[in-house]
Amino acid sequence: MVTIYDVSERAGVSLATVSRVMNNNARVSDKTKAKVLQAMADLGYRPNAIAKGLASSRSNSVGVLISELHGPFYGMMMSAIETELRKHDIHSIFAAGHSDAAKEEDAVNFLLSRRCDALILYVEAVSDEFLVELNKRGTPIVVLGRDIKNLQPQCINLDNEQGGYLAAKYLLDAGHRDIAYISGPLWKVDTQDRLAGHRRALAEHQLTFDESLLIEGDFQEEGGVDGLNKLLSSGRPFTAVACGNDEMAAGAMAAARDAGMTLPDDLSIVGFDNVAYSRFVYPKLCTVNYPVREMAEMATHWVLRQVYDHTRFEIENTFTPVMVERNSVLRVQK
Amino acid sequence: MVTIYDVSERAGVSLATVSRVMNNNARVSDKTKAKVLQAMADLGYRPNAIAKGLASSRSNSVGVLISELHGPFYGMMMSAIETELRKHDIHSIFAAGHSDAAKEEDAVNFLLSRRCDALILYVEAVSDEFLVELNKRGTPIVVLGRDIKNLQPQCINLDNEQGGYLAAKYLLDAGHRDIAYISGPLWKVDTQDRLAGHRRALAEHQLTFDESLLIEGDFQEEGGVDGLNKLLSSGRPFTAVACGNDEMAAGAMAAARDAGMTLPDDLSIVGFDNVAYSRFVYPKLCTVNYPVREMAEMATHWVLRQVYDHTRFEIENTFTPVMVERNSVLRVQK
DNA sequence: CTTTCTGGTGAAAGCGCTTACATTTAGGTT
DNA sequence: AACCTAAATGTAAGCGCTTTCACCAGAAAG
Repeated sequence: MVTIYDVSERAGVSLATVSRVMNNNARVSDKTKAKVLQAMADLGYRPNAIAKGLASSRSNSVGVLISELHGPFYGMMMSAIETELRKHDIHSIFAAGHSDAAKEEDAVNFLLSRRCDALILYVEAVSDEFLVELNKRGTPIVVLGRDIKNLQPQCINLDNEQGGYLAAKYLLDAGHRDIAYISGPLWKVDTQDRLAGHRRALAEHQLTFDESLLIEGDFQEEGGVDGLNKLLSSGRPFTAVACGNDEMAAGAMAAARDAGMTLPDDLSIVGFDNVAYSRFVYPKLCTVNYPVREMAEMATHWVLRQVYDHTRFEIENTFTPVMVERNSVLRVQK
Repeated sequence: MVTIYDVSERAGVSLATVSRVMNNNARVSDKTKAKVLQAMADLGYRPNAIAKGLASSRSNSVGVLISELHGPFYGMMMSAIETELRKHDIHSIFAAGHSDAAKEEDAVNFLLSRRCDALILYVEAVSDEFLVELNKRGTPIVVLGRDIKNLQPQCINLDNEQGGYLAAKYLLDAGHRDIAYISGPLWKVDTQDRLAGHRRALAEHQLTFDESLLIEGDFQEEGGVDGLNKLLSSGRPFTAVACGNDEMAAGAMAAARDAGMTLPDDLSIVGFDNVAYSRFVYPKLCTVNYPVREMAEMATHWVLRQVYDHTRFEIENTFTPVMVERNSVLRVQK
């Protein structure tokens, strides 16, 4: 491997000078700069980012911790962050936390051990205190999809409660009264908030939520399948089902159809997230838009601003969901 | 940041000893080991992976280059690789090549500059020679989804031609004769191979492929939508359409329905890849299984074997696609 | 013609680890 | 008691860079 030393020798200058032209952060005469550049080209020199990081305690990389490396939601998040960072020549290092506290901490340690300049965290299992403590450890962090007291300015979040409210309201306005709910894992804050919004909408219509129409899912397609089957076999009547996310809505659709139902005639369904493929299921899914890309970009801007001094970026901490109307909900006549 | 030096001081031993207990690769008495461990715990020491990498020229990380960070196909690939590597305490660093030669080279350089111990590459735009040259540069590489002469043992690939053949044959066996094809970008090898298989199946049935029924897509849902619309507006009759991948098949389904068709009665559709959500579109998609997970794991095993000396792994270079029968194809009576 | 800058460059001390090699220590052997 | 051996530990030289500081021209100023 050719090093900066080889380059300096060939160019007939010192190590320091080579370093200077690499980073061009100091004045170097055009003549020597040319010599060095030439030597680099001749030798096919490529800087060692590791050594650079060690010497400068700046890695030019930011750690990104998400729950999974697959799925439309996280996929969009990763893409948005990577695209935005790469514009500024900063690299992303991704790690998966798998919605498990121990694994999330592990992943944080991994990212920290690689001396990321900052961390973008979408973590679900770890406690608020953990994050507050982590924040004190020196590496700047920004938290996605969570609201943490004492860390407000570093949190980028969606108003999930409002989202849940919108979805339920949409169903209510369409005339539905018997509304089932397939939620995400109940320990997750997102799940709780969305459900709370759902309840608020019902209350506004003087309706109480029938708890036997609540099924806990897993935010996966299969969870939607199981959820709908459970609802069906419970024998309780319902004309609509609100799902904790789009994947479960897709699963619920498949299950409903397997049970011989016609959609949306026999059952109306709403999702949450507005992932890319929600437009391609049948019927096209009515869902709540989760502006993941924008939020991921915002988190990235926070980092760009705080860590890399791009002060032109304005930070906005809370995003508002909106309802996306498509064809999966039937208007019922009163 | 607490360093190995702080630990050594507190434990009353030398740097070397601390290093030894960290890596436990040399004999250290139980007594001193305990002292060191205690000191580490007291200080909350976390090793600096960067420094470690520099000193040992081993980063314990492998670089993974894929085309996109989103999408069901790459999502599965990333997940599989990360899961497999993490079992052995090796980290993955992901980079996106965006199917563009310059960006792919960039990403390779990024991964190389971070001194990955090995590279797993799913690259589409870069030339075979580039990869052959890269291979000589010292860092072991394994290539996914490509067959390269002179690099055979390091290639893990699917028989795409056979996959294309199977999809077409499935349609033919169901009685279809007028079969349209929405392909991926034609410059991609995968696209060409699948199409070649498609042609072979037709030829076997003494049919020639009507070139006006071939539409070039982009492997995205939207490409499927556009593709089907173009086919429809061409006025040419067709009873089935084979798609270059599942995303386009989903798009084609949506477009067909928007055009007033009933599926699969008015149009049969097959996809390719068998991505997770293909079971959740309606009708459930008939598709060719691309064993991404297995292939990604195989690539990982190659690395584990070659670079990290886990000789127990057996390597298999070529995978065979199989047809997944579901409900998107109508059997027509002859 | 001396003084004062200042732009350009080099020397060398780290950054936090690993790892040959040297040294010490503690048990055997005879 | 002298000697040998192997295990345990320490010493110090890097790994490939950055960065402070010092230095030296030559230009500008007096």
